[in-house]
Amino acid sequence: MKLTTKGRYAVTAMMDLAIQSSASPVALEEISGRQDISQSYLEQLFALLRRAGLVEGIRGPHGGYQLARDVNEISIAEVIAAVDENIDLTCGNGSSCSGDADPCLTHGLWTTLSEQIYNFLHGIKLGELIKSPEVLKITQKREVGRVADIPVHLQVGNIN
Amino acid sequence: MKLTTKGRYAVTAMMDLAIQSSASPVALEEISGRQDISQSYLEQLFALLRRAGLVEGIRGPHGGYQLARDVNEISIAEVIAAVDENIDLTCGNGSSCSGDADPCLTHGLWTTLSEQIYNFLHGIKLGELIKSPEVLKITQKREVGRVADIPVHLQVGNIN
DNA sequence: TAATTCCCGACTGTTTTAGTCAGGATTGTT
DNA sequence: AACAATCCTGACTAAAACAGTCGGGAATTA
Repeated sequence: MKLTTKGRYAVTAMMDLAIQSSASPVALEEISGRQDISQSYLEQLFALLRRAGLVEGIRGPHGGYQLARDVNEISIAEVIAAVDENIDLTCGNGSSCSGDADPCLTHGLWTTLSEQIYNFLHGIKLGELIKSPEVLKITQKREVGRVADIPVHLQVGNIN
Repeated sequence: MKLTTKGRYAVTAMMDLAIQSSASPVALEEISGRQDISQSYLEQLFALLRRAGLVEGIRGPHGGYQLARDVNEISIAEVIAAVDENIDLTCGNGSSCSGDADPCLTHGLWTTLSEQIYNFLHGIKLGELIKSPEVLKITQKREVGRVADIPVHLQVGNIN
């Protein structure tokens, strides 16, 4: 599972959708404005999200996008997987490591880590994230000081 | 955090070093042959690893590289950090999210995930990994926790 | 019919990845 | 001292991914 800004954009956009998802669809232009993401880029991302069955597009005036499922049935892992389509972690990039006969030294490590990250992200649904006080507030209300222990470049995405 | 083949190469090479680390240094040519990684590319990676203080280079015939510390004092997180030095500082790529006033929607999510992954990888040392297959069981027990499961006092980061 | 919106494919500039290459600098062996 | 092994450095490259841009459709509502 890859964790890039692309996936972050996707998650951010989906959260925006989830927040606005009262009844009427949300146009990309709105999301673009609110989240400061290029509209054309959003179109690319939503093409992927739609193909993954996570959103539905509605054309015409007052059209836009809607979540295809309930906010509590869409996990962050799914969103990221939809746009970061590179799933295979071929360890030896073409070498002998196919996990069968002669797994490379770190094979187990990466598969395990992958699972861990997936589980973590799969356990978080859009619905939880948008009603933060519980989820986000926890992550925001913390003791100061220990973040410095984590090298900046190890931090997923950006933190500031 | 970027989990790319680059970091995997680095970890694989370090594991090879750790396994061979009896007394004499290990030449890159050997690692290149055993792990099927281009020697020139290895030289680049080891330049970074050396600057990070993880290995020591010994020149001349029968030279090579040695771990700079005990195998049980080098974590996977450090190895990856040494080569994947990339920092992506802009949460909203130039937008308002600086973590201060108006953190973007997913700010807390990425911060927390970062910590989880870091903790996971920092908890695994080279010494453990080379002692497979016990390691796999161990690493599987080490779970990346869910947001809600993290004790508040352990949660760090910046706050809006 | 016209405006709005999704939809789609092709194109571009930059960065990263994964190397190659050419040449040092240092050191052990003969 | 000569030589070979090895690290060390910097510059270069091809391919891919990232982050868009652009132009033109197709569907739908007013």
